[in-house]
Amino acid sequence: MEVDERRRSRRLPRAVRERQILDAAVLVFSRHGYHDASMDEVSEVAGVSKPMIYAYLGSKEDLFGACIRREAQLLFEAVTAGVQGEHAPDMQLWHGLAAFFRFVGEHRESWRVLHRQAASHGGPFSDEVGAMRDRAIALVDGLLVRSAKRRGLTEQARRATEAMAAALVGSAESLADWWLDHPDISDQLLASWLMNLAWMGFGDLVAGKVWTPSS
Amino acid sequence: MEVDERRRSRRLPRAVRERQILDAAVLVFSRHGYHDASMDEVSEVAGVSKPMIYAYLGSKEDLFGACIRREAQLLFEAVTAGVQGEHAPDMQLWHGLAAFFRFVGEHRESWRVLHRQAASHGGPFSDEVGAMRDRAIALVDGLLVRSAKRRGLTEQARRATEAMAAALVGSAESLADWWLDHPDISDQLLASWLMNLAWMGFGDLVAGKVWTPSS
Amino acid sequence: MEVDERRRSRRLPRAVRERQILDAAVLVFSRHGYHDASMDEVSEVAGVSKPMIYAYLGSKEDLFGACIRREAQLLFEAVTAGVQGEHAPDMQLWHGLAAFFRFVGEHRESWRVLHRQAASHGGPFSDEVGAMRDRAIALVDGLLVRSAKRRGLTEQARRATEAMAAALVGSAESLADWWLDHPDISDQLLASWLMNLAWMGFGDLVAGKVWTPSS
Amino acid sequence: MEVDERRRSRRLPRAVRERQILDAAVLVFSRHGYHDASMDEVSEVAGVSKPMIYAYLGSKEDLFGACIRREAQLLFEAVTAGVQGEHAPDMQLWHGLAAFFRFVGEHRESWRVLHRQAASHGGPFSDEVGAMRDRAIALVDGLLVRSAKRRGLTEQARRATEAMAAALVGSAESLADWWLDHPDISDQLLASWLMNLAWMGFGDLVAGKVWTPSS
DNA sequence: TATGAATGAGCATTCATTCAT
DNA sequence: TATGAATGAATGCTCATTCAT
Repeated sequence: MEVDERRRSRRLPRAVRERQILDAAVLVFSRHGYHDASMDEVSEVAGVSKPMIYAYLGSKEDLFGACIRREAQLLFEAVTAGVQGEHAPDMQLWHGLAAFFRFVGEHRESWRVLHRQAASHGGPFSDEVGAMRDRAIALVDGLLVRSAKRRGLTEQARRATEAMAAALVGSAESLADWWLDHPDISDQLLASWLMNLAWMGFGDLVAGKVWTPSS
Repeated sequence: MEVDERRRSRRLPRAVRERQILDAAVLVFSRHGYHDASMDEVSEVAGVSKPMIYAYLGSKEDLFGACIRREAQLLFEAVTAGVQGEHAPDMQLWHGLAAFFRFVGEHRESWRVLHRQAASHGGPFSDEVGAMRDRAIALVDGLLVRSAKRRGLTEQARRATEAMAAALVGSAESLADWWLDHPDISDQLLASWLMNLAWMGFGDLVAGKVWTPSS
Repeated sequence: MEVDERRRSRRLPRAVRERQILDAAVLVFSRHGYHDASMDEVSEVAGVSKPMIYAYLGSKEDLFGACIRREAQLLFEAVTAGVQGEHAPDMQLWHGLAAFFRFVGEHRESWRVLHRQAASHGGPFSDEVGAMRDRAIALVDGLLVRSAKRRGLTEQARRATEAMAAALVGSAESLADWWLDHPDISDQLLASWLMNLAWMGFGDLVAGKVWTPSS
Repeated sequence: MEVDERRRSRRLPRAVRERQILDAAVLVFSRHGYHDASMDEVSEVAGVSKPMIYAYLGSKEDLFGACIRREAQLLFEAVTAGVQGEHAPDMQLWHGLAAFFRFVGEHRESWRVLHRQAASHGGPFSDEVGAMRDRAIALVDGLLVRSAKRRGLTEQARRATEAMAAALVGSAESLADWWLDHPDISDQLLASWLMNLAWMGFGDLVAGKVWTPSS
């Protein structure tokens, strides 16, 4: 009983409580979305009274922002950790995509909060998610440019790289969403499919093998 | 007084009223999102009292669903009209993409409601949007299969077509979103970029030019 | 029963509801003070649901402001009605004071809200009450100046009139407060006492019969 | 570490802590009023944790009462010290008024708490402030009676003295309030104005020079 | 048909107050 | 003695929804 008391003990240090609260909030926001989530449910799930939430993490909006930031940070770290290294650009992109799908597979709630909820909520949240997205696009863009330089960059390719990067990031997001409803596929396979779609197509573009309406 | 009554548009036939209401609702939902949109504002913008809205179109959720359905129908018609004809699969996809971007460019509000708001709202709405998405994916999938059959379908390609279609649809959506922030690009150019990314990459896949991690 | 239904009937025109609400609010604010008064109690006393209060009269602060303004207006009208006429200044002041005490005697709650609650509430309310007070002071000041001119105005009197007016208004207010705890005195008597204190003293001052510490 | 402990003022004797707390409370109550003052701010300003406040001075209401009592005591002592002595009644009143205005001028916060906040708060506080007020009125009343006896007391004067005293006290309070907005006047001048208004008027009343409506 | 009038029910937020250490 | 941690209880306010006319 002593141990039990300790386990479920009140009077925990602030940092611990903050993590409990954030964990609960991510769960609740991912379940109901920002608006339909109630602070009451967050407090209940966290096992912490509402005043503590307000004392430690501020308003509902602040709390949501803190969730977004924490999860976005985790995702970005996972992806950059995958990209890191001395590999060729294609391998880097491959590792990044694989890391991305692995993260989504392992943190469903995080992904739901980040992608589905934050996107629909105007203002500071879209901004923060948008900023993360821009970092991702910049990362991919850098890889594409490096790769293209190796292969020689055509004029058409140069103009398109950023949009290509945006499309690639977007398709990865969408594929992740699609995956939530088709869970019987491995993350590795998803990543390789996307690589083929994107990398080979981009490679053709760079190589001058361009598709045009008239062709 | 008769004239006055006419001026203030009373006693209109039901169909007209319904259109007024739906138009207003699309506008309001696209401006504030589902939750922050108030029935009061819809009724004000529509110039119709709230009880009429409830009488004609049901609850707020029903109303939102009706918006989604109407706009989705319009979009889908636009795209299929583009695809129609005796063209080769690639030209059909091209026309479909062009039609899609043209529609988004010309109906910003519709697109916002469809993509941004509906995605974040669980339950029946995701379902309806998801159904439309599935129709789009099926359409693209059909084109890919036809094209692949022409070129001879590898095992890898066969397994991948649906996911490829999903990724392509998703990247089109994302590119459309991206476009909202980069409006100085023509819809035609967007469509051709995406064709290159998707079609050429898919073509390589079909042709057996496969990217693999070890390569 | 028809009649009963009519009496307590819902669906009353807006103006009537607004008066009901204001009446209830004055009562509740005078009972508990601004902060301890709850909108729930106002709505209960008024026999009107809270949303109506907010729809018709705005926030709690707005509602309080509306009370203040209405009661202040009533009081000021009563006093100026008393002052009106072609009487000599002293008679005018007398009538004003008598009207003031009569009003306070007949509208206890109004007076409590005006004097006790509003004074302690910073910002716009003190301002509004303060403005009414300034109007009252100006009114008295005018009477004092007219009277002094008739009797010849000494230098000391000239410098003091405004402060005298302020002191007189203040002592009337305080006497009214004191009266709330000593209700067995007629308003007429109160007014005449104050006349003697103020008018005769001021008259002496004007006449040069000055009290000084050294005398 | 011992020194550090001393620096942060821990382990002080109870009396010192209580004074710290009361000083802070007077400041905070005068700044925000009773309701808008938070115990958190009091504890912060006092540099003492909230549980100490509750241990030493009880609830918020108790704390407020303690403030009122202490400040009222100070004010009353200042005034009685002014009145003390073998002077004639008028000089005593004069000294009392001068002492009153001096106190208000030198202890703005105390005055605000006493007059503005306490007045608006029903129950025990009005009672305590009222008690102090009654002591002041009794003091003044005594002076008036002594003075009147010297000059021969008319029937009208006898009945009026207490109300006169109340009015005088009230006008002093109101003039003090008015002074807060007109600070460029000396306390001495205020006192002398009030003496003239009150004393001379009262003197006339005593002397039988009565103002009546018909005169 | 059409609407002004009305409300039930819920939610974010705050604060005086008290344990457990 | 002294406090960081924790909460019960209340309150202002909003909004989808529905009568009575």
